Amino acid sequence: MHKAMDTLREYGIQATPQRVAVAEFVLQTDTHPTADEVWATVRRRCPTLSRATVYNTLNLFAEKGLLKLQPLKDGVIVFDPHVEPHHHLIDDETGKVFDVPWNAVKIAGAATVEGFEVREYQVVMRGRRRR
Amino acid sequence: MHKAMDTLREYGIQATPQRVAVAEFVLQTDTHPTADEVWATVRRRCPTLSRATVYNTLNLFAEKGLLKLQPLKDGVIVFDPHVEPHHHLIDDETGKVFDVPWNAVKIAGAATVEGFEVREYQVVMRGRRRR
DNA sequence: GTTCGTGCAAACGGTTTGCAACAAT
DNA sequence: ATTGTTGCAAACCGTTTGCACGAAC
Repeated sequence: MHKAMDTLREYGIQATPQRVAVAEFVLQTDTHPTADEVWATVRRRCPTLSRATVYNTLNLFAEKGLLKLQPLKDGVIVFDPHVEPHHHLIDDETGKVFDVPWNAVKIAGAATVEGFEVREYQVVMRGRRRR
Repeated sequence: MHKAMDTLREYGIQATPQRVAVAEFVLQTDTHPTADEVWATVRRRCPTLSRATVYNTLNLFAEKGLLKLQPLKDGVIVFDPHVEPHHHLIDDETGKVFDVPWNAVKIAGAATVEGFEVREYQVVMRGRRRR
């Protein structure tokens, strides 16, 4: 109980009703939502919630390390509560983003590019669902 | 000579002065420019060139396979004339995007994700220049 | 009472679209 | 004559910002 609230406190974020509502949705979803998708969803439970607060809240969460911004889609920012290293697969048809476990792919050489210190890397795959 | 013009014809694109000017820049650059950067650059040589034409032209080029859209940066679309498979490295400090040759990284498993037909994949690396 | 968070609306930046003029076929 | 291309401006969409109100410390 009060899981989202506890998480916020852990990360040094003042727990307001709006932030808790946003956290409750965004920290447990695997849909890689955009800010507007978060707004549309959370608003149903918390109708006074404004767009600005959602954007502020998501950016705050990202700063504090609860979320990661993933530039996976054209011109939009998607948020991912799964902050540990993993890969991504994007469905060409629907645009949906799926997580791929880190150990599903074996990589050699990505951490050592000449002249660079690579901080992180991931494989981005695109394709379509097999039916 | 007339290399850009020939390329456009090869791809079935009517060669107008504006399109040739855009092509001459965007097909030879390795800077992964945004549409506005293309506009700013090409405009110096072709001052009548409008933003709309640049956007239309780049989208046309992408449709026809001369360029690839790469969703590598937050909220912006960057264009890459290097359409063969390769990887990308983004400098954390400057945001600049660099190409990494395909064979610089060895990957196993990215082409075979359960339930998906992977059409393409690439490694996206982030880090900073070593000084 | 000062700080912080919220909601609203306006502003913003990148991109697309509608339309009239124009060039090419 | 028809089709396709351009430039301009307006519209659009996602996101950020300014500001006044209200809540929390």
